[in-house]
Amino acid sequence: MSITTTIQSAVIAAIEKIYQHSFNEKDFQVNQTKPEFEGDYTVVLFSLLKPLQQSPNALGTALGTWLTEQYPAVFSGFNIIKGFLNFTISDAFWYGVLNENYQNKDYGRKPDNGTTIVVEYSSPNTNKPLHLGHLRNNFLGWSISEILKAEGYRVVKTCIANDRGIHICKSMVAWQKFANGATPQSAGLKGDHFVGDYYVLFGSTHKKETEALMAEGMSRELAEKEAPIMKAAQQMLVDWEAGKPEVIRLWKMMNAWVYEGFDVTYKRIGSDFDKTYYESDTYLLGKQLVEEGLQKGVFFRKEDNSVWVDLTADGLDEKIVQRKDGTAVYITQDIGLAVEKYKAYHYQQSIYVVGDEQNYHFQVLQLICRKLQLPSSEGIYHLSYGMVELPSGRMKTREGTVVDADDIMDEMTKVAAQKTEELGKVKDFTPEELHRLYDIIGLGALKFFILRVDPKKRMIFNPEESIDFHGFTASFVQFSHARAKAILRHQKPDPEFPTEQTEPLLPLEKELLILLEKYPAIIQQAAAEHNPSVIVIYCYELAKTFNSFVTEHRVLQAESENKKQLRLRLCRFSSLVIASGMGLTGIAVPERM
RNA sequence: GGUCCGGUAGCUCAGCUGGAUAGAGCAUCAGCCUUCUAAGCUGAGGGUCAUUGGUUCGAAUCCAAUCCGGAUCACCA
Repeated sequence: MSITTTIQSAVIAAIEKIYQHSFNEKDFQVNQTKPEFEGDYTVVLFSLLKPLQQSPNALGTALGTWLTEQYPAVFSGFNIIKGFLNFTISDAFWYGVLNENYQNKDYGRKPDNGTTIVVEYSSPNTNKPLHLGHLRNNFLGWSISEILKAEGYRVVKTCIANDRGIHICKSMVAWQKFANGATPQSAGLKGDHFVGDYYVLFGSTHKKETEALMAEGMSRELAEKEAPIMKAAQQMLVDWEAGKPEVIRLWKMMNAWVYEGFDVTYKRIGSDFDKTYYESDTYLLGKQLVEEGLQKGVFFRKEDNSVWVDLTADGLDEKIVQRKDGTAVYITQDIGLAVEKYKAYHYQQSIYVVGDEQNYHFQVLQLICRKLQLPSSEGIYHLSYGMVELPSGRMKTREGTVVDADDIMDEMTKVAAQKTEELGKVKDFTPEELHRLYDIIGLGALKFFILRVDPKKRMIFNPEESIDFHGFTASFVQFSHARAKAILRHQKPDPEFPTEQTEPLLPLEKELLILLEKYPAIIQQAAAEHNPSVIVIYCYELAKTFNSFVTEHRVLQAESENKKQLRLRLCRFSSLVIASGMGLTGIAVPERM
């Protein structure tokens, strides 16, 4: 039980006993005491005064006295300032937290709770390489999965590859037209970049053709549709759906190139999936659901044979679920896939890590599933995240301002290498060890920079700031870990050393313990809010406090053997929690840097 | 126009299930390396929490309106 819940239940019990009045934990607040006041945790009394007909001082004194008498092992003192009842938590309690957990690698993790959560993330288009926006998606999806696992859930990481459709045909047509049989190997390019180049080439060719037609007097709208290369792409889509062998062959070949490229990137960023769905397999799912919806009267057919759902009563619009030619639209596929996933995993929750431009889509998706009374519907949760922008504004393909994922990672590791060499602390590392270290630092910096921001907010990615290794960064946290390990390399804590301690904790020692004690609650909060930034911010605070602690107090040359053992354990415990927390965000921590 | 999201220090962000004098980092300035890693530590300056009104003992936090920014309202995915 955490200290906060301990205090809550103790207060509830005390009031029950003294005033015969029952409250629950939501009726009053327990906060950490502000540094300018004496005490560690504070019970805010205001909300209790009226129901109990008590003055702040009377209630505070009664509670303070009762708790310190009943739980002397936890509460060692109290004071009342206005309506704030400040408790000092006994050193024995903090020693207990330390001694019970300082070697526990699973500290903060909950046991299996038997419920399954499906997380869908990444979900790339197979026509171009990943960019900065995809990185936010991947980091978030992976991290929230790990956080939920730590909280005791069984997590299934899934990915849907958007591997078919007009956008795929565009790069195929361009390759056919311009490549002369070139391959990633012959061009010396990573497969996804190679294919992406043809997607871009399609765009520029299409633009030229459109302008030529407009010069002949055609309207832009019509010219865009009539441009020969666009017509070729449309035809290729028809041929693909008809299963025309040479088109399928081309499609398979080009997708394979892209996957080869993706594999490299995924491996580097650490994304992994328990199950990958392919749109080419799933795009027909949901067709029978349209029938079902019609029978249930949830959907209706218009004169042109298209099928719709009326969501105006729910404050939304009418939404098409099947085209007049009988083909499925995006939303219908998603309904089908939701059913498919439910059949496979019987999830309690199904999280979709998708950008906030699709908020409306997911609102519609859940509403339709609910109307169809699908068991999958209630668990649908859209983990919506904001767009990643540059200081100059939105990334635009046309203006070439898209930050490529591979490029930015190369840049980060390069700068990490430069900085590391400048500092010259790891001159004895082998080339392999150095390479590994640069990756840890460079990628860590990138992940930290992106995950530190609340997912639902859109964020500005400033390449110069992201590459900084000072302050609120991964390097700072990693450095603190390496520092703890440096001390522990000299001497490890002695597990046999008696745990009964008499020396009072110094402020920084206690501050560290208060933070460390909070870690399980932090994981719980991050999981409940679907928000990895909670973990990131916590790790930073912990690292910061640890750095102050280490600067202020000698560990190996401590005042006494008691203090030395205490501090060695604090080093061990802190390094463990830092590694654990950073691990939940996919950021590795080095032994040395 | 409808719906949704955001607006906190020069910049990037915390704090938002109401609580004490609103916090970090960057940038600026001043100190600290014969002592366990200075990718560090200590300190200073910097705020009309978009605006106005309301609820409350108490509002950055809740409610309403307004202003500003963004997303979305496709037989695209």
